[in-house]
Amino acid sequence: MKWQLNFDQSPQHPFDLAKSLNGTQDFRWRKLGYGWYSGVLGGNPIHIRQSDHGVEYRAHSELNALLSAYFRLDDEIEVIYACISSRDDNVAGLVKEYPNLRIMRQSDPWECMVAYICSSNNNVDRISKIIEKIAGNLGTPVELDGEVRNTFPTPELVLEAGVGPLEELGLGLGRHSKIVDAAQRICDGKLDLSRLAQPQVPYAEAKGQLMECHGIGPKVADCIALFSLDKMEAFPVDVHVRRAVEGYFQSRDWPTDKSIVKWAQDRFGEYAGYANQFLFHQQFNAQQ
DNA sequence: CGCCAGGGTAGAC
DNA sequence: GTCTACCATGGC
Repeated sequence: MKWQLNFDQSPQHPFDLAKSLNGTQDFRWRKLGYGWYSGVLGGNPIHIRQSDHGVEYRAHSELNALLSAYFRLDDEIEVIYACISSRDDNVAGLVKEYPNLRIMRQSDPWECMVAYICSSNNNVDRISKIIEKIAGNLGTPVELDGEVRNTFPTPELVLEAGVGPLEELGLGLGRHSKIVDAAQRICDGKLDLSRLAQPQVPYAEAKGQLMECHGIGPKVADCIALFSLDKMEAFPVDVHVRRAVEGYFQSRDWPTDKSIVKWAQDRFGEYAGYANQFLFHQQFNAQQ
């Protein structure tokens, strides 16, 4: 079945699906051709494509609410862009250069968590392959228009299966045990991701809770907080973002990652994460 | 063969 | 607190 989700677009910042998905935050989108992308959202297989006033999509049921949340249509994007632009000329230029760049609000923080645990010392292409491998082995097959994808397994399923199946996938760097450890913490109730996603839970608390997991340091915690827990002041510092902000510092005093996070949050305020996306996007594209 | 890929940890000082 | 070696794997 086919549906349509219309966006209340502003003329300055029309929505661009290709730029927004771009394969850099949510590792599960697959390019199909003719502008179509295949994904699995909240357990639903979905095919999605840009249309004149938003996106059109094929799915087994109507998913407008899910997609609105995913694309953050509740954000006042003009206010956010104006905010980070007013605080930094460089970022203001990037907002003009990439007028369609947005952050997705991933619907499954657990899947996001696993993906970024797997991101360390790894590249985007292989991270997606790892996530697909895990879904293919422990998830449930779902079909749409002849294409079969797999849902991402719940923490309970991963824990039940144990390290064995994950170890056989050859994820590298002990990722299998880190994933099972995380599943354990969630099933024990030590880590409550849906609670951390609530607006009244502050960024610092969410980050701290995430970092108690083995294999989650400051950078990965910031990615999870920004992309799936709605903490917009999170500022993940990886090699690309570091390169992007190096020019702001004197060459003599090399900043630590921690000092970059503080600097960014002081500079950009509550939407530091959006500024981060622009800086990352520019740097990531420049190297291609 | 070497190098890099959206880092984190443990151990050293 | 900061610095370092090391961690497995695949793509080029």
